[in-house]
Amino acid sequence: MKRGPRGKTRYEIFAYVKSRLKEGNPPTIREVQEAFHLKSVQTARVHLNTLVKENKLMKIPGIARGYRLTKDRHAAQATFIPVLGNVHAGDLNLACEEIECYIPVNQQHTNVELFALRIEGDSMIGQGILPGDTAIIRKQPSAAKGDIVVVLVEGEASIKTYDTDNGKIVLRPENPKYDPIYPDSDRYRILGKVIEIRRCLG
Amino acid sequence: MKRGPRGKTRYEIFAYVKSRLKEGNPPTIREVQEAFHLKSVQTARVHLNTLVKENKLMKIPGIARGYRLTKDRHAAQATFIPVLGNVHAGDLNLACEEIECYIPVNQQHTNVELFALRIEGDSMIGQGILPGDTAIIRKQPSAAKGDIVVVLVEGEASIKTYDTDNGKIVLRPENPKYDPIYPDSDRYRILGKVIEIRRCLG
DNA sequence: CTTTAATGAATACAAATGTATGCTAATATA
DNA sequence: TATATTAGCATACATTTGTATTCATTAAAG
Repeated sequence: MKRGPRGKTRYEIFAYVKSRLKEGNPPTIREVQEAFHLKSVQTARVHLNTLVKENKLMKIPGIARGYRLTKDRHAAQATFIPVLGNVHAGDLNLACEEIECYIPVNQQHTNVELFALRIEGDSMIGQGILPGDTAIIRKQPSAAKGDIVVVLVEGEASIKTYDTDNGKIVLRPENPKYDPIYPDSDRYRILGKVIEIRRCLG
Repeated sequence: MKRGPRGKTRYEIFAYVKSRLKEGNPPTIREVQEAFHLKSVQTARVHLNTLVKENKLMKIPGIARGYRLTKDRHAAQATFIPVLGNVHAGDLNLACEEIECYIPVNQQHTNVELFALRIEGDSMIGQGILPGDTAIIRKQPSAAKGDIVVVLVEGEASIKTYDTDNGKIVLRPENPKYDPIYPDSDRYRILGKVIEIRRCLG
């Protein structure tokens, strides 16, 4: 291969490896070699090892396809959670038909089950939650005073602020147009807590 | 290895491979073998190939570490974008020191540059944008009527609704407490457009 | 222009890894 | 209990892939 200015090929190789790693498909040295039409494996290998020295890549020696991004470039892992178009009353099992799409969340909460719902109506507008917003919900059967929760009352799922008034449960909409609900303790069920709101604009 | 009930080991192997693939680290057959204390490579290989037959995995034959998740399990790719704590006036170069953290976004917009800002103040409360929210911004030098934009006026970056009034630019806060700005055309610069708002609760 | 260090190549070898065949024994089912 | 199917093992071999050595050439720097 014709020789380019110093570092240029290596820079391009880095971009190539990075994209390969992002798609979960770590390349072999020879694949890098072929991708850049280098006539020798060693050329590719020297470039990759230089990238390791520059701390742009790291390497697990000996094993096949052992080049990785440096730890601090990883940032974090993302998980995809399903956005449910509508909540069927009763059970909240994530049947595939109800899944609108998937959105990425930061994977700190490893073992908790998350899902998302599309907000309908303006009942929470006082908390800046608008119709069309996406609410990310952590499944849990209980809540603390002040939490915004997804709650099932009379077979109907909705989003309310969970509050208590003299030991009695209050489910409070955040809109003066609507009245708070004082459900009997066996007439409601908390499905989860809203931990994040997302809104896409234009 | 002692034999378990049918399919159990395979189910566990699938989970193992899945997690390996998620972290971008595809396993070899022998690594699967060792992870499950199987005494023969072939045992692991048969399990993996069965998972392929069951359409839970796919395989690139011949190459090392060639097992992948089936396409439809991929869902989508996520990219991480930086959240900037504060915008330095003038240039919006993402110096590392200003980066608070990274958040995941759906990677549809491959070639556009995204970043995120923490919202300060209540000037956009009328649009349900509260202090502490995270705004995701697409870098762009212009905007359309009605877009919510990050704009630099007098060396100060802020978020406003972009509007026009008889051909003159209006930068409108969404809060009656604040007045709209009518900047001279050479006294402001659009840094980007807000394409998403996120708010973390509790 | 001269020197130096980086780039690229040719080749060989060793280790990692995928593949194949034949066998034993446990599980599930009738 | 008898039988078919599945799980697991042992071993051998082929291919892929990482590693090492040596040399030629050119871009960059003084």
